[in-house]
Amino acid sequence: MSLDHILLGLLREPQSGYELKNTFDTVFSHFWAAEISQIYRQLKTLERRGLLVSWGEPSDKGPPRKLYETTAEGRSELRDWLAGGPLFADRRVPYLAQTLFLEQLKSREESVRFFEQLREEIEIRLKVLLEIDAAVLLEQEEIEVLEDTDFYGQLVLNHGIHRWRALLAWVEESLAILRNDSPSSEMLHQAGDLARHGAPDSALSEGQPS
Amino acid sequence: MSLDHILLGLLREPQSGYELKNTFDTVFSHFWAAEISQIYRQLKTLERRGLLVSWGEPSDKGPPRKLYETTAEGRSELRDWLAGGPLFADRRVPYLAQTLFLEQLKSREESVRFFEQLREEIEIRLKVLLEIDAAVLLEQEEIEVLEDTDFYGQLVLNHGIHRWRALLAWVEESLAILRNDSPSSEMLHQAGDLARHGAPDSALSEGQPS
DNA sequence: ATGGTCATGTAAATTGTTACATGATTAG
DNA sequence: CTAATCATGTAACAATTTACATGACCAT
Repeated sequence: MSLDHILLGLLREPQSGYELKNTFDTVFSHFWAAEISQIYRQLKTLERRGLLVSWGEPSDKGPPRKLYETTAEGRSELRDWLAGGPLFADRRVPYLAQTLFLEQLKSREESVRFFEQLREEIEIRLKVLLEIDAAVLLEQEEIEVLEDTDFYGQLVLNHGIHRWRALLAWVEESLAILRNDSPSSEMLHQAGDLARHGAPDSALSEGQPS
Repeated sequence: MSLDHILLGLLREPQSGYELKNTFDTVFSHFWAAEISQIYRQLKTLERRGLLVSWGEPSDKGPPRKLYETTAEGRSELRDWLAGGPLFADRRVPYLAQTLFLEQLKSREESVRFFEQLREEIEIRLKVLLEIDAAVLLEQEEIEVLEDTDFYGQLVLNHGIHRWRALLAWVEESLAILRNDSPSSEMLHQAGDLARHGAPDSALSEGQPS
């Protein structure tokens, strides 16, 4: 399971379950979600398997914290996971299933609205990443060589920017086709060509209003 | 749950659980996975809830088939799902978590290998979609106006092409940076700019060999 | 005192995966 | 007769989500 390995990776530095939850809600939120209850349970399982150790520590506010840290076996398990090569598990994309069934609404307008909502969502996500990117750029303005941690973090950030830009391009393209009602196969494949060879510039997007 | 709604969408035409499984393994395989055992279970639940009806029918080969079809309530449920706007649920991307922890391997070579494996996987996926696209194009060569079903299917196909191309671009970019060892923040942000404004042409990809 | 954040967890329900069981019909 | 495909499902387990329970400490 990937969550286990993520916990092993994060717990190179001792942390509590509560802190881990914050990490998931901030840095990891763009590519991994985890509930606090699941984190607590998984931490216990990993400790039982000897991949983590834990100890209590008093807290400034609230009840005592319980810190976890990766053991040697845990680190070895993590290495195996990474050495096993990249894992794809994002085999469930609801909005694509919805797109396929849009036809059953029998209303071109509702389909257009669907894609407009999609565009809004994507724009928000892209904007968030671009802001983080800008902030990181400011922070690092004077630094010459990056810490490895930051370096891979920047790669992940770049991934998100690529991803949402591509999705946005797809939505714009789809909207342009949708608005030009009674679409012909010619139009679709014109669009397909853009996907295949890359747009010279956004010739299709924002064409004619509905 | 999305699987429920996908079943409701597919069962506008009566089908058996076995047939549905084939649909998931072929057309849906690029964005949705479902096990046959789960399909059978969910069909029962949906029938119990009155969103589907079923009846037996003799089969040419093997045991009798059990066909399901969406009821009026089922169709209404589907409409609500679509009207609720696009759903994002792909919040688990293992290879990005792995990328963040690559730093712990402390071996630039292993990181490069990781990205090369990633590239191979992506190239396979992209190739498959391009082949489907080419086949669809051939099939539709003489047809003027598309059926709505095929139309939305083509949009979903375009999505995949956009998606994998963008991911491939990210991998190439990351590889170029990785191979240029001891990366500076300057290099990373050069790459970031490409992501932000779009590459003029693949100036970065396939730079210097390892 | 009321609500927010800190901090721990358990329990139940749902969803997803893997393994197993059964039996008919057809092609080699 | 053997394997593949057709076709149904159950059982057990694993992963995830949602709801609930508890209590300290801090600011208004």
